[in-house]
Amino acid sequence: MKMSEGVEWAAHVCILLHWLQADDATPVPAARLAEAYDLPAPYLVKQVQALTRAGITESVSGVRGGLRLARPAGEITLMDVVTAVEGGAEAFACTEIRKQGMNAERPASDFRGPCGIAHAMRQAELAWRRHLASVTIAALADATPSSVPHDARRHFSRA
Amino acid sequence: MKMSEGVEWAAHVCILLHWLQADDATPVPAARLAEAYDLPAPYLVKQVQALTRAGITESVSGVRGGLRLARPAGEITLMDVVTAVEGGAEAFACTEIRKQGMNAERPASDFRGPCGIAHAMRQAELAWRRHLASVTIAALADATPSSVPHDARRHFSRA
DNA sequence: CAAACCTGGATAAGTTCTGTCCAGGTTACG
DNA sequence: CGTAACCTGGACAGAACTTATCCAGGTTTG
Ligand code: SF4
Ligand code: SF4
Repeated sequence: MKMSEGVEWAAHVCILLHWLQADDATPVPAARLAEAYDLPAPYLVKQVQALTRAGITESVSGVRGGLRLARPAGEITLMDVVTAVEGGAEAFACTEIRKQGMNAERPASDFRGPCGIAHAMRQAELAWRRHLASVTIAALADATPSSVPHDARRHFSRA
Repeated sequence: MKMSEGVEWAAHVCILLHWLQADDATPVPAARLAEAYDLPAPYLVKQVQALTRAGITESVSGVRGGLRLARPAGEITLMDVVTAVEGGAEAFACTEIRKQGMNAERPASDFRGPCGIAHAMRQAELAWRRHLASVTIAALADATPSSVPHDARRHFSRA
């Protein structure tokens, strides 16, 4: 029950891209993003590749290329970022142990449909997902004191 | 974002104990529980030890000892079982990367309080926990076709 | 064509999960 | 009392996943 560290990185990257794109939408090289948060560049690249594959970011090849958000930050949710980085698999993976051991000879018809455990786990996870889906990158960015994004823009312009 | 397999085992063990204790409350040896679901006995023991430490089950030492539920199944929730087995740590572990890199020289006062990301993650996880806390072992047991618990009792009595 | 940038795959190190084992301790029962 | 059934905790492999690095392409600018 541990979320990968890449989620935090990816979320920050999205927010940062949103700030930097206030005016124009020139792409930002992944190496610069890594440097901005002092992260291992090659690994961060792997994570943003996942974002790109998920359609959250767009990549531009070639000189002066880089990354930019593929859609407005208001249409990107934390849920999108989490699923992009972590994969969409459910946290609770049922292995159907009820069919083993003492119940091995029981007819399959006794086990049609998911049992209560699996169902409850799925519902709980849905509640979690719904909550994450209600938070957009734009909302997170707006909740930050304005000096931070301002300095971020300055940091990226001089260089 | 993956839940340990032990959670499924532990949940089944709790339900099974509840069924077997319909009348009396004689403890059940862990080895028998493992056999009932065809699980590796030594490892299952590890998981139920976690249940015992969390006060969900009680263990009885000595000959004819074993495990029993420490309180009525209606007062044991899925949340209890999950935290017992998985530990109470939060899924999203913030590493405060916002303080690194370009913001390294920013005064600590700019970062007081958790940021939006950490807050949203915490809220989502709370929603998940609340949902799990609303499901009791008794409710799960009741939702199973009655032939299954009946056979379970038979399976454990002859032997 | 060179330099800056991305992509994907291979690979290694580190950590967690899964599973086993053993040396104690406790109780029932003959 | 001694043995057998049962639990506990810790130590220890092996598998699996996470984290991190590297390299051989491909694309675009100038
Ligand atoms: S009873 Fe439920 S949790 Fe258990 S194995 Fe079957 S589906 Fe999975
Ligand atoms: S900004 Fe939020 S998510 Fe990022 S490091 Fe700080 S507290 Fe963690």
